[in-house]
Amino acid sequence: MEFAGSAMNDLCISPEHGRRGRLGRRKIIYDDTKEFKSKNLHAERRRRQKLSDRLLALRSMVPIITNMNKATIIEDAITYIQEQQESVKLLSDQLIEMDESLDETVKTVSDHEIDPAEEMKQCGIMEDIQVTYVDETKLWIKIILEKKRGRFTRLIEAIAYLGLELTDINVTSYKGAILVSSCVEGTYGDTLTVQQTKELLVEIIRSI
Amino acid sequence: MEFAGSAMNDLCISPEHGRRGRLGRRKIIYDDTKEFKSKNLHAERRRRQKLSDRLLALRSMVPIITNMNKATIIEDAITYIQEQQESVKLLSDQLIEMDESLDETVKTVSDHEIDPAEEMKQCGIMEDIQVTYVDETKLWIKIILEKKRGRFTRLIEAIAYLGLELTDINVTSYKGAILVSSCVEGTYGDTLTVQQTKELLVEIIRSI
DNA sequence: CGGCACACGTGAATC
DNA sequence: TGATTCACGTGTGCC
Repeated sequence: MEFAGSAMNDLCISPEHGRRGRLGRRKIIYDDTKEFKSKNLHAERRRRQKLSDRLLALRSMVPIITNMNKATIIEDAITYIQEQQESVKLLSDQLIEMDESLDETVKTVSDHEIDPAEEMKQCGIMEDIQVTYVDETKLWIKIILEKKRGRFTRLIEAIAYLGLELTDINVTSYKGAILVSSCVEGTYGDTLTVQQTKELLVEIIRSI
Repeated sequence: MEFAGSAMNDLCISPEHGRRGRLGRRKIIYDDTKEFKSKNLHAERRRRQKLSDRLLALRSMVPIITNMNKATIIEDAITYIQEQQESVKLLSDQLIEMDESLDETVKTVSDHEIDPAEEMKQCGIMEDIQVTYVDETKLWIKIILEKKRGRFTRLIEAIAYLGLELTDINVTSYKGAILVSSCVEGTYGDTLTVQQTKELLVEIIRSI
């Protein structure tokens, strides 16, 4: 059983053994007039060259190459792929987060904006309090309450007393109900929580 | 000049030439008791195994593998890296776009918050009070005043203190100014005069 | 000089 | 069977 190469084929390639430097820098001069033991020699040559070319292409794709070694090229490619996977994950997470928050605000906004008359008719004279997050210091509140004399003024006073500044406010009275939609912010830039503010408003309205 | 392998070392490895199947499925049985012509045989074995391992690791990183060939693995890795690069570019572009639009809105919003009196003057907005007759008990008032913290609340309090009930009110803040348009009526159905009410409002606003 | 990285031609296994 | 793929041991250039 013969094995791996033979001295017979010494002259088939250039004296320098076809090698000039490292990966991708060799100059091969084949002498195809000679005969070989294996018939798949040409195929093997093509195969080797193809693999070398792919490796070269891979090297050109990866920005950070620590070494020109075949193994190192693949290693760097692996770490690069990992970095890219993390980048993709991070970016898409951020994007999803942004999308969700945007959807949330749009949804709450459109919820608030749909057809005041319709909503009031549906709710009739049902009192309602909704608090929507705008940013850390700003909240948007919508209040529907039964119209009573001086009740709106007392509501404004109470809100101011709680340290909330009304930046924009819109008040409508209709069919015995008052609809207040307003933007409030903490007097000294305090962080406001939706739940806490809503509870405070419920307490206020119950007392007036 | 001898070249590439020799029959001398046939017995150094298992009869099946250490090969069982394709990439990553070989079972190598080395016989290190034999001597070899080349002294770097072990090193070469290690090198080959390392390269195979890297290639295997690369294969595990790439989700779509069309073939198990060495060349194909690298090829698929290249296309995967390209796809990932495009994904990263697309995602970061979207993120930048979103960020910019968000910055824009934040900027325009915060633009409103800077410099109340100055901005009003620049935009040619003057403080103004207008009172319009609706009927004996109802008046429509329009007030433009410089935005100051808590000023609106104090205005509402003062109006209530004067015995005026706010039935409908609309407040908008823009360019450092507050625009209040509201319908007021006397608390006990009193007759209201335009001139008198306007003077009262002027007095109130001057004091707050 | 020795270690390292590479390409080489080959036998065998797989399809 | 013929084509293809693989691992092998080796020769050689380079550091």
